[in-house]
Amino acid sequence: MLGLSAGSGAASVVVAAPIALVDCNNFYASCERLFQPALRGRPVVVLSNNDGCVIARSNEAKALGIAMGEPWHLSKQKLAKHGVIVRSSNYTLYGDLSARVMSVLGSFSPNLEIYSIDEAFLALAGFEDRLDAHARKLRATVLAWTGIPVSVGIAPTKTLAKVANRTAKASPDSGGVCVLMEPGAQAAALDRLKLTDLWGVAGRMATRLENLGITSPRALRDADPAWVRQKLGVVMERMVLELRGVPCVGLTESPADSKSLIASRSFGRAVTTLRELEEAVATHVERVAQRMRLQKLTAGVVSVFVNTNRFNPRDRQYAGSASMTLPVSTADTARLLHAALHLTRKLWREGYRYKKAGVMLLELAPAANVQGRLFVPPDSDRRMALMRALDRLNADYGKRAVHFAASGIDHGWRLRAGMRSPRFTTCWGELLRVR
DNA sequence: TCTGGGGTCCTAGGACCC
DNA sequence: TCTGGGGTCCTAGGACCC
Repeated sequence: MLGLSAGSGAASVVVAAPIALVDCNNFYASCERLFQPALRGRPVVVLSNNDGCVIARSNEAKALGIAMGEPWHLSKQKLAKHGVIVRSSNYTLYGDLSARVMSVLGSFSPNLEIYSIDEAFLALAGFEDRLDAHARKLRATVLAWTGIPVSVGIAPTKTLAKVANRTAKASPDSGGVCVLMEPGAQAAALDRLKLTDLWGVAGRMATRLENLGITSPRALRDADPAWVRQKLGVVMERMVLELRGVPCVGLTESPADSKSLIASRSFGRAVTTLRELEEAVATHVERVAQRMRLQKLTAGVVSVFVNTNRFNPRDRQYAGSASMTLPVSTADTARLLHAALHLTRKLWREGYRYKKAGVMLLELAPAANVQGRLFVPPDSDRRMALMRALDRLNADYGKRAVHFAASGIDHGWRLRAGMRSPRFTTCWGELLRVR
């Protein structure tokens, strides 16, 4: 733990190693421009799936007051009047360009965390004496090699690197680079932001903070971490420390396995029958199960959710979700489908106008199942047999969620057991008499 | 008529276990 | 027979991110 306790003087401050946040400017709009240079200098917006709402805007479009998430059908005429060029999204293209950008970034630091399709954190330990020059070179190289403009923010913590990046974007004469390694510069940058500009603070949390008398990022930084933890929880406590330059959120360089996968869609029109809802859920199961198999994972839990149209105040509102633990973690579409349809019927309420449905797979575990034979004496206690089996797997394969099937058919018993939770705190199973 | 989709982490409260 | 209290698990939902 790097030392900066509340109220300590500057002398005790240990400055953490610099972290850069590199963020592509207006990424989707920049991608569209790259392949259609005529779009340069003109306002461009990119729309979400089904052309529902605006999800990316060029600087020119932002200057026209077009908001993020603006529903297209409400602003169509305004966009046309200003000559805004509208594009449907093309995620294959964006994914490809993202990979090129990330590969260039990898040559500027061996320690890289790809945070999203258009952002990455880079550890810059060892570059302390030339952070600004390094960042400018990085920026110029990405632009030259990929055509995508990026902004670079550098600070001792991820949260402050986000602040620095935002500052770089907001200052026209920054050249797209902002270094905030000094507390004085950090305070000045914080004073130009609202609470909701911080990474991890949105409307609800901002309201709660204001109700507690914290009305600015600077005030949050200077609040007592213990008090913040008691009032708002551990996440906000970490935020206070991060704003003070104490790293609480590390760099995660290799992407972990997915913890959940979702397939969901809004309906083009309101759905009012169980039959239609089941059809939608079935197609979502197909898609999400396929993606899961591509990642060589199996699911231990299936969850289904349905929503009415939250934007229509005249509709009676209903949002429901339900989940089911599967007897054995599986990637088998038929079994997942069976569970998902059961859940759909459970959630179904007559008389609502459904607008969205989705399927979520949880408790994902590697598909390379551990299988083996297990001797189970016919008179053994079923629960103890399971526990012993789980303990043995725990010892053999480490703290990794696995499931297995083992048999002792010669002795007239067959054991099937599964487990979830990386800590092996629960298990289930069945012990069947085979003959 | 028409308002995205895919994620992560945390927590409240009840059930359950010993 | 004692029926408390701590710990854990589960479900559902909240909040946030890009």
